[in-house]
Formats: sequence, C-alpha cells, structure tokens
Amino acid sequence: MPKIVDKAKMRNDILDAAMCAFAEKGYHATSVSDVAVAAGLAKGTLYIYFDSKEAMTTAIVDRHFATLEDQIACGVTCSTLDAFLEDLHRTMDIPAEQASFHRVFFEVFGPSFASEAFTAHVARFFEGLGAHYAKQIAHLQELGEIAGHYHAASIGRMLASMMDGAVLHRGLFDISQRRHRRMIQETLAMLRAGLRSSPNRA
Amino acid sequence: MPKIVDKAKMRNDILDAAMCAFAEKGYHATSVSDVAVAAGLAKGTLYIYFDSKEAMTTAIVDRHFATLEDQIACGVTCSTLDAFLEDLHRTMDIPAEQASFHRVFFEVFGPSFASEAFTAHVARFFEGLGAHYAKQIAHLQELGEIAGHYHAASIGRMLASMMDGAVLHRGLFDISQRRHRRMIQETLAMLRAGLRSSPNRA
DNA sequence: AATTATTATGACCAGACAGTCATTAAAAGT
DNA sequence: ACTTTTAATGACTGTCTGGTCATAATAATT
Repeated sequence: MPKIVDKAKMRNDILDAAMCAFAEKGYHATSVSDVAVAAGLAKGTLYIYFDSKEAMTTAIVDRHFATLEDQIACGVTCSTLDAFLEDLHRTMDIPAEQASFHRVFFEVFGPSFASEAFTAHVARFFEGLGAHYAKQIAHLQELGEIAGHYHAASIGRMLASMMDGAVLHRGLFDISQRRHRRMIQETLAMLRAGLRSSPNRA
Repeated sequence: MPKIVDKAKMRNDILDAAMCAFAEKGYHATSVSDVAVAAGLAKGTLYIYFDSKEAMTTAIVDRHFATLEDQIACGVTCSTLDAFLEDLHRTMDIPAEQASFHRVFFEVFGPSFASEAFTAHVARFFEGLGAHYAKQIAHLQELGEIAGHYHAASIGRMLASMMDGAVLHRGLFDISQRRHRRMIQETLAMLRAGLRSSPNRA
C-alpha cells in the first residue's frame, strides 16, 4: 500500500548534494534550503531524513572517516621497522589530488569545529589512528625492532598528530612533490634511528 | 575639550575580549552583543572601533601571527641539542587557553583557505618557522650535536609541519595536559636519539 | 478503482543577529 | 561653570534561517 523508498540511498544522495553545496558556497553561507535545492527536494523532506543541519554535516564526516578507518583496519601488521616506516611513507606521500581534499575539508568543515559532536568525530578517528600506530609499535618492540623503553601509546598518538600535520601542510601549502619527498625521506631516517636506539642516559 | 581615549589600547582590549568570547562559545555562536558584554561595552561602541564583526576577526589573526613571528625572530640560537629540544617542548606544551585559538582559527578561517592570498600568508609563516628550525639544526650540526648527514632544510620544514600537527591536535581535541605532556616527552626523546645518531646503513 | 500507509511539500513561524542612529555622557580646555 | 568635541549607549530594524506542520502526492495492495 505505501510508497516505499530506499532510505539509505536517499540519505546518501542528500549527503552528496549537501557536500556539493557546501563546497560551492561555503558551509555557513549554505542554508538548508540551498541543500534542498541541490538535492532536488523540498526543505521539509530533508528533515525527514536528518534531524538538523548539523546532523547532515556530522553524517558527511562520519561517512568520510568510516572509509578512512576501513583503510587503516585492513592494514597489515608489520614485522620490521622498515616495513612500518614504509607504511608511514605511503600515508604521507599521497598524490596531490588527494592532498587537496584537506583544503576542501577545512574550507567546508572548518566552521564545523564549533560543534562538539563534529570535533568528537574527528577526534575519534585520530584516536583510532594513534591506537593503530601504537599497536604496530608495541608489536615491533616485542620483536626487538623498536627500543622497548618507549611508551607505545604516547608515541603512536603523537605520530598520528604529526602525520596529520605533514599531510595537512602538503595539501594546504604549495610544497613541491620533490621537496615533500625529500622531507619525508629525511624524517623517516630520523624516526628510524630514534625508534631503534636504546635509552639515552641524559 | 574633547574626551580622549587610547584607541590602540581600546582596540586591543576589544580583541582580547572577542577572542575570549569566541573561544568560549564558538565564533558563529558568538554575537557582537556577546563580544560587547565580554568587553564591558555597548554594542554600538564596538562599531566605533571596528567596521564589522569580520574586521574584528581579521584583526585578531593579524595580531596573532605578528606575535608568533616576533617570537620566532627573537628566538635565541641554541648551542646544545637538549636546549633545542627544550625549545620545541615549550612550543608544543602551550597552555590550553592559547591552544583554543586554533579551534577558533579553523572555525573562522577554514573557509578562507579558498583564498590563495590567505593560504599564502599562512604558508609564509610556516616557511619561516621551518627555516628557523633549519638554521638551528644546521648550527647544531656544526657543533656536532646533530648528525651531519641530515638535510637541515628538509628536517626543519618537516618539524614545522609536525609541530603544527601536534599543537593543532592539542587544541582541537580533548587531550589532557597529563597525556599531552607524556606524548611530548616520549617524542622528544625519540627525536633526540634520532637526530644524534650517525647514518644508518640500511 | 478504492484504500491506506508512507513520503513529499513549502508556506509559515519564532527568534536571532549584524549593523544603525538619535540621544546621552564624559572630559578637556576656556 | 560653560562650551565643545569626542566617545558611549542601547533600543530599534530589516533580514534571514533553522525548523515545523497541515496538507497533498505517491504507490503498493486489495
């Protein structure tokens, strides 16, 4: 009897349209009506699928980070320090096009950092990334590839912050591929030496 | 005859109050009236000193970067690796209140990353920071405090990115002071070992 | 075709907000 | 004390936006 709609698909389509609109006009300059137009729906309809504008935003980020989390989750556990560093290398040495996503991300979602919920989502992702690194580090410590005196959790989380910084700068500022590569290489060499080394008596 | 006021000081005081209010409630959630209350003035008074809410915001960032640039410029040259690391420590271990600037920064200026000019401005700052670090590193290499095989410019610039990442995460996400301190300590220990070490034959 | 549960609509509302301006207060000089 | 110029005020306004809801459309089933 009733009209039936694929709600999941609808939500997804709406998010796509919202993302488009946000990217075009800027987040705060985009009203819910604008999103509705972009989605080819009436404003009221949006509120059937999302409780609020903020809920849409959160959902977009959710979706994006879920994808990233999957990528992390299926990362293999490394058995040598060099393999781990190679992993970091791959994460940092992203293609320019993917790097530019971050620019759009800040452009579109910068204002969203006002929202606790939004910030919490992003925070959770980086906690996950940090935990992932920590696990790898702990494992390598057991194998004697990394000095045992380091606190894996702390180093792991900081590595996540630092990777974020590196990737961000790569995406936001015009650092040439060549220069970026050299920076990565030098830095990884430093990390390699640092992680291997026994405790310093200072 | 006329009532006379130190306009520069007044502007500064207003910016302080505005920054406080923005940090507490979030930029978009803070009305000009809120800023007025925070400043202990009437709304209309603010418009004597600033043309618009946006003008206040721009002024805040200008001031912030000017301060940072000064701090870098008059940074003393370190003569030991530990002193240099101590410097990094100070930069990273910023008080929570100052860290909150970054949240507001992204909230307000996220969209501005669309502008080439704006991005270039921020980029220039980080180039400066990177160059500053590079100089320190090169100097410490001459003193034998840091292994000579590292490319100072690359490490310096990457350090700037990474510091940014670390400070950003500290400001954006709720990382406790205690945890943050531990992360810093562990990381600096790692950097210390890494920077000291002779080239790895890999 | 009639029925009915579901989905879609967009005019409408309440309230919030940036910015204005006529008025009042303050203080520096006479 | 009086004048004069600058500074401060806050009620007011026009606009805009997130969110609601009574009503209309839709399609699956009988």
